[in-house]
Amino acid sequence: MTTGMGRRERKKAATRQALADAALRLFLERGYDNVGVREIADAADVSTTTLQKHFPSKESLVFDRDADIEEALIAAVRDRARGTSVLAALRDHTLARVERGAAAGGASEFMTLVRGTPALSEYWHRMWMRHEKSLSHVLAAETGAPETDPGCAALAHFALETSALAIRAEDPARTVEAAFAILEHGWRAAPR
Amino acid sequence: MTTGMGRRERKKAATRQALADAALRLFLERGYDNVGVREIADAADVSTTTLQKHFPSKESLVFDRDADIEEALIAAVRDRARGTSVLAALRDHTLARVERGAAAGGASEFMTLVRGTPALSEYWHRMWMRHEKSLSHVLAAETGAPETDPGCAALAHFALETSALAIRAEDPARTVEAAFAILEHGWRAAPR
DNA sequence: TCCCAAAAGTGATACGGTACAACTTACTAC
DNA sequence: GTAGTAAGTTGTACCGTATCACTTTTGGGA
Repeated sequence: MTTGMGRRERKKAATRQALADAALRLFLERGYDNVGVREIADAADVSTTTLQKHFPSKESLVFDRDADIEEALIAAVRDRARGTSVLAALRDHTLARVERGAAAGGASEFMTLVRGTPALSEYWHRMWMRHEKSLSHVLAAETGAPETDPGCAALAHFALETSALAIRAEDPARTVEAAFAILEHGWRAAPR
Repeated sequence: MTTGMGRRERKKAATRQALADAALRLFLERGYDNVGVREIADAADVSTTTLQKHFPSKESLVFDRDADIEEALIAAVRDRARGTSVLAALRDHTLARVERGAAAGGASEFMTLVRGTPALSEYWHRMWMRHEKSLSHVLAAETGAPETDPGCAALAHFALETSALAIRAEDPARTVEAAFAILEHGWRAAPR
């Protein structure tokens, strides 16, 4: 994965990785708020200025692979099976994410960290909701509604919000199902 | 309104008011990010420590009367006309808020300030969503569902989110109506 | 091959929001 | 009138972030 680059780019990637690794390790060990960025830079043996060149904020250190999460969301909609509605594809994807989080896999302590740190939860939420507009447009295209249809905007917003809602819920899977049940029925029945 | 208190309490309230007034004035004049808390404290002729005793964060300076907003929300649900569902009461209240904001009244520059400052928008959003759980319980009580019903939780979340959605929308009123149309129909039709 | 522009990294310094501790002032209640 | 309590002050420090001038590395063209 780091092949095909020159030495310069490899070193850059290595520095970035060292920073993200050190940050995650320290955060998991001692808690997000008890670790300073200067300390992380130290652990990765670079200056804080370098850290900032790679990561624009402390939060972004945790979501090093955030592009993956975003890509997965887009792909879930783009590559949905024929005959599957966008909404159904989103429901399945959300459900899969939520259930994967519930299974105490290796990513579980990561999830615990994010859930237990308001700054990280909010950062993740902003990241997630960045796709609200695109999703709204996809929904509009699917149903032949105008691109700025308020109903599509609302539906997109709610569908994405469901993730945030489920993560905090005591029964995430049932919450996802209940939320999408409302949205799917409401979407069919609501006048347009 | 400041009667019936001793001098001490009156002075405290006056200090608080002076701080909030100075803050709002400076924010409107020069923008939220271009005014420092030390400067606000100076304008109100108190120390920054005193400012912090009254307002735990810079954002809270802007929402001095936040209790009013919250009270209005609770009242809209509590004092709804007989025969009106909680959801309908919320829709009307949200619509009223949104339309009042659109009318270029005296509160308009305030709204512009909040809308144009991410830190303030987010603060307001958190404030607003604080009632998610209470609302969920009210909805459960109304429909006889168990208090922790995921459907009620989702509905409460979505209903409150609608405000945040509408504020940014190009046609807030239509957005509120479209959003609640989905929720009302979905709520009736969804299996429980 | 050499050289240079670009890119990565460094160190110092500063700023704004927040936190805290020790202290002084002013008011209320007894 | 006095004693206790709450408001307010001063100073200092921490953290995340921003910026600047500077050095080192390195890739690609002359």
